[in-house]
Amino acid sequence: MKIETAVVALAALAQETRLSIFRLLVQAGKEGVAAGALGEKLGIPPATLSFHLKALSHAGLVRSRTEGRFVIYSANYGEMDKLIAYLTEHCCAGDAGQCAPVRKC
Amino acid sequence: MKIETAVVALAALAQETRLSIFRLLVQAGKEGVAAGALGEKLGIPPATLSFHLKALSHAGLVRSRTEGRFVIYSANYGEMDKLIAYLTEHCCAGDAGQCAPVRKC
DNA sequence: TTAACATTTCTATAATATTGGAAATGTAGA
DNA sequence: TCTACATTTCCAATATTATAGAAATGTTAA
Repeated sequence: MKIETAVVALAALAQETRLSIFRLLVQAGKEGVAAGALGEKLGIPPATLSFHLKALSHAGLVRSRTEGRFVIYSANYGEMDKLIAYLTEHCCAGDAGQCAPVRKC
Repeated sequence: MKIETAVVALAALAQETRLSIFRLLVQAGKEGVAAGALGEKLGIPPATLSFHLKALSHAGLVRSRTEGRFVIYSANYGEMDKLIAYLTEHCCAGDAGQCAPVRKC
């Protein structure tokens, strides 16, 4: 992963509204949640929600698909795992005993 | 972990200079690296480096200790792991088969 | 086609973050 | 104490981000 990619992803998560959205989607699983349902659960006005979903999409952390007139968002677990791997890469000065294997979701 | 804590940590990492510093410290291990050595390795002027180290410290992602006239910074692996655990918490809608255990560094 | 609904884009305002030179602070050895 | 060095604080200019109302776009069902 390039550092620019990681910074974009981290910046996307470094905001309370977006972090809430992302965690909700992580917990929701592959099927995902419609934009409107997200806004309702989290109490976010449509324009604001759309702004934040765009940031998360642009960062590659969420995916969207259209179903009828709903747009359904879901977490991109692969990208999350890559980000975590990037953060912890070559950690602990090679003192491997301290590091459990990287998680995979 | 509270969401505010996670946002502060993620914001600290969501900046190229700080992410470089943090990753360098993660890879350096427990002993850490002096501020000056960090600045030299990464080509960052003292004032800028100090500004960013403060953000990382405030976020709890790095620790510092004074040795003589050097200030030595090191990664706080525990806080990093907590952040990762927060991101991945209750993931995949309980479809536990998909999720390896959380890493521990 | 028309009405109802879901979502996004447009827009302006307000708030926050980044940069690095210069000066200040703190420490150690002679 | 004096000097050299390591690091931090101060500061002002510049750039980036968040918010949400209103309007626009796209979709479905009748």
